[in-house]
Amino acid sequence: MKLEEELKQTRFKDEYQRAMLNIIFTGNWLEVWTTQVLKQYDLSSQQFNVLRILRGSSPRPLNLLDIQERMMDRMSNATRLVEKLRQKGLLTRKQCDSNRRKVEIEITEKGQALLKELDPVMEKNHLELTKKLTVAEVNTINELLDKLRD
Amino acid sequence: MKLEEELKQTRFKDEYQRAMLNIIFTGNWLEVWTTQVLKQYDLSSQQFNVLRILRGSSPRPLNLLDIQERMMDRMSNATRLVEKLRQKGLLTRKQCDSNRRKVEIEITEKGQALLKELDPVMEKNHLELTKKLTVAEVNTINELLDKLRD
DNA sequence: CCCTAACACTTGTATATACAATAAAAGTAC
DNA sequence: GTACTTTTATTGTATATACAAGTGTTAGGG
Repeated sequence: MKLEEELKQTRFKDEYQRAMLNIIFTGNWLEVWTTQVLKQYDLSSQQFNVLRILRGSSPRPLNLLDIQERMMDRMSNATRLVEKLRQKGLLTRKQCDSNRRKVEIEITEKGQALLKELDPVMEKNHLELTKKLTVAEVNTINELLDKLRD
Repeated sequence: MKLEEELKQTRFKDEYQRAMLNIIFTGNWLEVWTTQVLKQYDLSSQQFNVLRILRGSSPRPLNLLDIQERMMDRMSNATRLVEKLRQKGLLTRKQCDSNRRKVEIEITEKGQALLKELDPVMEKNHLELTKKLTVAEVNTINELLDKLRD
């Protein structure tokens, strides 16, 4: 849907401003979708993100800074985010022996299982996307966004 | 910068997943920039957004639902957001005569002046963008994102 | 007119987030 | 070893946000 309709706006200053708002809006739009889906699993999108990061590095554990670097939002609540997931038994954390400032954070079996359950659910959204855009088109998006952040 | 570098990720499942994350990440990235700039003016990006919406419709006042529809995030804190701006004297609100459930919200002179002060600051970011992407390229982004949200 | 439903907004509450201050461990220089 | 700096994580606090429940207003039957 055209951004003008989404935001009930008749016009934007120019295509650059339109693009800025379009990217922010679409990003939000995608995140809202994810958040909705994850709610049924009692996960926030950030928590999900952390779990996926840990799966990605598994079986190698990560420390908090590693996680923060890989996160979508880099705020300083990684400690509490991880603690939440630990309470749910989705990951473990222990002090690092070689450097006791660090913690070693690892996804658990239960965490792995939850992600496995979520994979097909997320896949469904992915299929929606496939219907709307060709591979060539998503490649273009990726390329242009990377360029934009240069 | 490539998304892989930004997120210290070696690879993504496919280009579709990469695009999803790329859009969310870039949207965040743009918003963080805006937030930083606005902080000096003691405004959140949502507050700024509301002010711009009001300027857009000025001199016609808007009610809360109108604003909510035009906002980037559609949560239910429009009341408090508007109240914050009112306390700063950037907008006025009064009960609507014809339908007393509604409120008429209007940007003030002070609000207009603040936006005018911010215009060139935001313009600077806009110029950065111009250096990185051609008009044709931003048009492509706009077109593809609109298509994605269909 | 009375009853109910829909509407427009507000408020309460629990949670999330940003940012700064703090703490503890490790590294470095003397 | 002591003083200083840097690294890594935690905590405090103020603010923001989501969601649900509540309030007052209007509209539509019967």
